[in-house]
This record gives sequence, C-alpha cells and structure tokens, in this order.
Amino acid sequence: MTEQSRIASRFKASAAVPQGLANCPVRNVLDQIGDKWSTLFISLLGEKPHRFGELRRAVPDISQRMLTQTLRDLQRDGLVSRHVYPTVPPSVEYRLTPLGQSLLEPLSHLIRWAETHHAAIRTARGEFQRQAA
Amino acid sequence: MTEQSRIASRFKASAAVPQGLANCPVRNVLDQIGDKWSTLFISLLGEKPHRFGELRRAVPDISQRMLTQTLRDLQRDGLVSRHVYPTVPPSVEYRLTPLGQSLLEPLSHLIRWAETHHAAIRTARGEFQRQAA
DNA sequence: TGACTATGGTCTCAAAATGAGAGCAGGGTA
DNA sequence: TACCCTGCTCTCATTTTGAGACCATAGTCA
Repeated sequence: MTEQSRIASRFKASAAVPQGLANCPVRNVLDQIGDKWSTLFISLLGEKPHRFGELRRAVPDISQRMLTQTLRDLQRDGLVSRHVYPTVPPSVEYRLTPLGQSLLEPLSHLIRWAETHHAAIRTARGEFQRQAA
Repeated sequence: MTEQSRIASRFKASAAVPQGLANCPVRNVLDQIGDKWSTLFISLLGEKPHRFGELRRAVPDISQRMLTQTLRDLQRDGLVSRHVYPTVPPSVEYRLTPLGQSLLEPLSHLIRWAETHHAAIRTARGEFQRQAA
C-alpha cells in the first residue's frame, strides 16, 4: 500500500466517536481552506501584504460581503493577520501569519497539478457533455 | 522571490481577458476539487474502488443527492470512472481514473499540512473567540 | 398474497449560503 | 453644499444544499 493510498484513513481518524467524521481534523481544516475563495487570497497574500481594497480590485468577482467574511475566517484560523492604520479614512492591511505561509508550500503542489492537468479536465468535460447530448 | 510567492500569478494567468479571473484554469480546477466533498471521495477511492452504497455509509453526513452530484461532477472532470454491473438490483462501482490518481500525490501534501497544523488552527479559533467575547 | 429487504437513483420542498446593491461614519476635497 | 474615499454592515433575491419521500426491480420470509 503506497502512502497515497492511505490518505483516506486520515479523513476517518475520528470516525469512532459520535459525529467523528464531521469533527475529523482533516475535514475540519480542508473545509475552510477549500472554500471558493480562501486559497486565492492565501496566494495573493503570499505575494505581499494587501489592503482590503487591493484585494477587492484583484478579485473583482467576489462580493464585498464574502471578502469580509473570508478574511475574517482566515484570521480566525490564524492564517492571516489584520492590521489597522489610524489614517483617515482608516486603512486595513492583511498579511499571512507564519502559519499561513506554511500553507503556501503544499498549496503550490495542488496549483502545479491544476496547471498541468487542466487541459485534460477540459477535454474530459467536453467529452462528457458530448456523450450526454 | 521564492517559488511559493509566485503562486498568485498562476491564479491571475487569464486576468487580461474579460472574465479572465473566473476562467482562470487554476480557479476553474480548484473550485471543483476544493468543494466540500470532492477531496474526501478522491481519498476514499484512492484506497480502493467503492460502490455507491459503500461511499454513502463511509460518509454518513452527506445527502444522497449530493453524493450523486459530487460523483457525477468528478466523473465529468475525468477524475472518476463509473462502472455499472447488471446484477439485480444493479450495482455501480466508482474508481479513480489515472488522472484522479495523479491528484492523490499533491492532495497528500495538503492533508499532511492539515494534520500537522490543525492543533494550531484550533488554538487560533479558541483565541479568536475569546477576544470576541 | 403481503410486507419487507436492498440497490442506485430522482423529485420536491425547506433551510442555508451567497450575490447585488444600498447605507454608514467621518474626515478630505471642490 | 455636494461628492469621494475607506472598510465595513444590512437587507433582499438568487443559488446551493439538506431532508425526506418516491421509483423499479427482484429476492426473502410468513
């Protein structure tokens, strides 16, 4: 059994206790960083600290509401820190914490995979639709 | 500039064209595999092929509706293949395709990260809540 | 015969998450 | 006076998800 084939057991680590799967550490963490926006902002902040408005302009298709919420969730998880400068109007800067930076490395593997295989996935999607029609 | 700090540019690869960000290959791919259930089933199927009912029992907190849909999406993207056996009642088996298997490796990095740091994240969440109160 | 099992789904309706857009404080600028 | 800028929050509509009933088929038990 290769190391990869054991991945599933990591998800099931807590399956013994009630609601164990929902509390599984891996799912717990991946549910957050695997949402629609988190990885994108972690990548942007990995480049350099950004202000709120910079992030909004960098990702025009997020609503301000979700941007606020995503940043707060990342902050809550200790991946991002928030710094308010008492200028007028006040400006707010977001940065990766060391914990957030440590995520850049494994994330980069996933991104490399996506770059390498997105053509194959597009082909598969086309194929699938052709068969459905 | 380290390799990791350039991650953001991969997301922005298509920012030049209209709606480029939404069509960005990386976001396109990560949006799918980063949903609430996909990584979990890819991991399970990485262990061995599973039947529909096995997957449902392995993940009791998914609704049958979402299980069906998640599997169909993975199949559409060419990560999972579906095999129907004409028994009575018919049984259906799902397996990873080679493309799906190639995802196990980068995924394992992320899972290792989650295992390593979930304690820190829980601590951060507790800290955050304490400050809010 | 009738009730019940199991399989892999679909359909409908309610609940939850998200998007769109307005509003807000508070000082700057014209 | 009127308007801009910042980083939000609030409300309401749309979209996504969850819960649960329903379906066809055939076997099993009484």
